[in-house]
Parts: sequence; C-alpha cells; structure tokens
Amino acid sequence: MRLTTKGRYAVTAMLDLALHADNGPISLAGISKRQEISLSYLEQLFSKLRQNDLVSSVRGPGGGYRLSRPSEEIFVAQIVDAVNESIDATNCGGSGSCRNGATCLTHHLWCDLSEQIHDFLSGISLASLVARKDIQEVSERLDKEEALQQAEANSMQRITTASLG
Amino acid sequence: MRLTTKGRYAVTAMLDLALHADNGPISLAGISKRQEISLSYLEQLFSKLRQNDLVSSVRGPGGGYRLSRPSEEIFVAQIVDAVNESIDATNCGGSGSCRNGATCLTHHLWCDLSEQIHDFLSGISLASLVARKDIQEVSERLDKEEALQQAEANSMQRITTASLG
DNA sequence: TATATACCCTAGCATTCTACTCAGGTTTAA
DNA sequence: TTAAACCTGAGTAGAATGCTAGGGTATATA
Repeated sequence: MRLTTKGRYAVTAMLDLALHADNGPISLAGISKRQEISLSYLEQLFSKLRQNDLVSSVRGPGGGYRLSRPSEEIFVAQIVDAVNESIDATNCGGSGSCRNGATCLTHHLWCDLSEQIHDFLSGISLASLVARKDIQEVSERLDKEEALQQAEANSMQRITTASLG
Repeated sequence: MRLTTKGRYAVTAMLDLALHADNGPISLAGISKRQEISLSYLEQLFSKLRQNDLVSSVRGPGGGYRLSRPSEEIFVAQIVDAVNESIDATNCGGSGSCRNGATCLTHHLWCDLSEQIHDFLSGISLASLVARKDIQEVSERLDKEEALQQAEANSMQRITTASLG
C-alpha cells in the first residue's frame, strides 16, 4: 500500500484544476504557487495524469491543463492510481503468491482492506470535494494569498522598470 | 500512511501466536519457519510488540512469546500501530499544518480516509481472524509443512549421529 | 555447574522509493 | 521573434525497508 505525498499532491493539484475549471486552461505555474508544490514535480505528476487520460493539455502561452471530463466523473482512487500505480495493500498484488509462491496467512485480510480503501476513494468525485464547504474556504484563502503575491510582484516590477527607464 | 511488509509481518506473526496459543510459549524460531520471516527481523518486530504490551516473553529453553491478553482484545490496528508508528493518511499527522503551517486543500479528505482505515482495522480482532475458515486452512497447511521439515531434519540428525558413533 | 535454548539489543548495510532539481527540449499565441 | 507554457530524461540527497551480524542475558535441564 502506498499513499504518500505523491498521491496527495496529485489529488490536490487535480482539485485545484476542478476549482478553477471556469478560467480556461490552468497553468502548472499557478498550481505551483497556490498549492506550494515544486513546478518540476508537478510536471512529472501531470505527465502520468495525462497518460491516464485524466487531464488534457494546451501548449503555448495561455495554455495549461484541463480536466479531460466533468469533475463528477473523476474519482480520487483514479488519481492516486495514476501516480502511485497501486493502492493495493497486499504484497503480492492480489495474486496470492505472498508466501514463497503460496498464500500467506494474512493474504485475505489485506485483500479485504484494499477493497475497503478502494471503495472509499472510488466513491469520492472531484465534484463532491469542490462542493465541500471546508474545501471552499481553504481554496478562497489560497486564491487570496496568490493575488496578494501577484500584486507585490507587479509593484516590484513597476519599481524596477521605473529605475531602469 | 504506511502499510508495508513490516506491518503485514507483524500481524502474521501475531496471528501465528493466536493460532498456537494452546501450546504454551511460542518461540520465534517456530514462527520464522512456519511464516518464512527472518528470525532477526522477527526479534526486532517483537521488541516493539512487547513495548506496546501486546505480547509477553518467557526466557530460557522452552520459552517464547505469548499474547499479553485474550485474542478477542487484540486488534489489527494496534499491531500495525505498534511497528509502523502510524496508520495516519495525512502528511501533517492530523495537525492540519500541511501547507506551510496552514491547512492544505485536501487535508480533510485524508483525515476522513485515515478514520475509515482505522475503523476498519480496529474492528478486526485476532480472534475473528482465527475463526475464519480460509485462515484456518492456510494455517493447517503451514503446520504440516513445518512438521515435514522437522521430520527431515530429525532423520538427517540420526544419520549424522550414526555415522559419527 | 555446564550447556543449550531462547530472548534481547545495537550496529550496519544494500536496495528501493520519495521528492525533488537541473538542463535541456518543443509548441504556439501574441 | 519572443516568451509562455508544456514536455522529457537524467541525476540526487535523504529516508525507509528488510534484512544480516554479532554480540549479550536469562533459565530449564542434564
């Protein structure tokens, strides 16, 4: 079973995409700033998300990423699967060859657990997350932070330009 | 979230203990043979299980380990916790300081998932595993294998002793 | 009292994975 | 033409896993 920052980052980034779906393609630079995830790392994650047909990309200026289908049809389990390869809790990948080719004593237990986690994460769509009040609140906070940083950057730019001119 | 061979080995070993509870203290050597887990590794795991008061030990010949309480009162979550330290799915240990001191976008989602997994594993006692037919079948197979190996070892011993005498 | 069985403890180590960085591309709107 | 964006592969520090090695210490039995 693997559920680490990798999978969490992927879900966070996809949720950011869903939250800003109305603003056209979303650049990784924007996600990077809002969610504080390294840009290069995001690029690697989105490479896998694209391979798994969860997002589509638009190249060139003004480009970015879009969800490849409505947020109602994208589930957390799919995202974690895409970057982590597996949310399987068994050691044998469910094959039952965990104790030297045969079934180990606790094989069935881990199968049950895997199913449990998978069912849970498969039942949660991006749309259902977007609808949550706690998530909306956090999202608004992050948007404001980003706007503030952008304003500061612009003001620095004006000063620099003025002193150069 | 961590759920790897370490936690699986620990649960397997504890289940082995529960299955052979009637035979007095169980030696790690026996568990090592039946479950094919390295003896030294088992010693490390049992050190943690003992610290967490899940097993008690008997030293000297004929010694070994015993469950520290009835198998009805020992749950899988406790075992995984003992060796893995945490089955928490969040990055912040549940504190909500996951995005630079503040709450990240998906914090609540991972909290929910952690609760889900914990509830599941907390509901499964060693006794309920012992009662499962699929586990009984695997256990019988492993006991037979061990008995067979023991018989072979004894016969080798006789040959060696005979040739020496 | 000697011996062997078993628990106990610490250190180290190869391998794997994570979470990046770096250094280059290529595409395309303006 | 420029620059914003996507795209790709290689490399890397640090942490964790799953061990091994080599010492103990306690105690039942001969």
